[in-house]
Amino acid sequence: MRIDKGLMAGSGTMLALTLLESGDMYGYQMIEELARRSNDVFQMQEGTLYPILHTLEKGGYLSSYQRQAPTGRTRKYYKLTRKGRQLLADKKSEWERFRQGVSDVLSGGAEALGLA
Amino acid sequence: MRIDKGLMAGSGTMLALTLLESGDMYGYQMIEELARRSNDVFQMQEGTLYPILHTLEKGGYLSSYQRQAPTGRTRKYYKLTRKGRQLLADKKSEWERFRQGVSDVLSGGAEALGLA
DNA sequence: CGCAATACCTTGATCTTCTAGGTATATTAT
DNA sequence: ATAATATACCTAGAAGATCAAGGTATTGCG
Repeated sequence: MRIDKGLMAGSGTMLALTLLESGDMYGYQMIEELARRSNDVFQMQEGTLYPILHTLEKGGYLSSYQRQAPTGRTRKYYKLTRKGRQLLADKKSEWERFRQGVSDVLSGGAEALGLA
Repeated sequence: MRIDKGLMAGSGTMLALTLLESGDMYGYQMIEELARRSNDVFQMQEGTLYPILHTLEKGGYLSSYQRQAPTGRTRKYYKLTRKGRQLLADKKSEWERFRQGVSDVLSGGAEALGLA
């Protein structure tokens, strides 16, 4: 990642799930798509993504299937399950709480906004 | 933390430095202040904060001094150094890039906003 | 043929947080 | 007075996530 490793910790799963929200994808594609959508802020490593995908599949949050690419190479596509969509919703909700919390602290606290 | 440990990873240092931006504080106070400003979203553990403070001081980002509280207890106050202010600026900048990146990915990519 | 890109994977190091302790003083309740 | 709680500092080891660096195999290109 170009972004500090620490900051990335914890959002990898949410980002992977988010990508699959817009359609089935294979791992290699997800890394490229993540870079594209984030304007190259996120350059996830394969060593980060593949273990995430395996863990999610084991947990029943994703299913997978093989598909032959026009080029002949075999690709392993991942698909969100219903359970995966729920997990994504939870992760997004937690992200928003976190983001708001950081925002509040950076601005000096919620009361600085007249909320207290 | 109430927030997932993973999400917190990497922002602890920024949050600690941010608190000291508004004045010298001692560790125990920083934990309470962080909870207050974030509406209890951040409940940093002592085992998280103290090592952060020690590392920052060793690196020259903070200085410290002892002060007697009216109650009689001794408190160890931390103060931002110039180097610490610079680190904070860098951390904030990186946070903003990260936050924007996540926002872009969640919304389907920058081009979804008409930026591409 | 050799090299880069595609496409998958794993192991071990590193970093950060948390858990769960420990020490000591001051305040409050019994 | 004594016990319990709050204040205030600290550390060691476990757990979780990412990354670096490797490996395998196929395809396309010069």
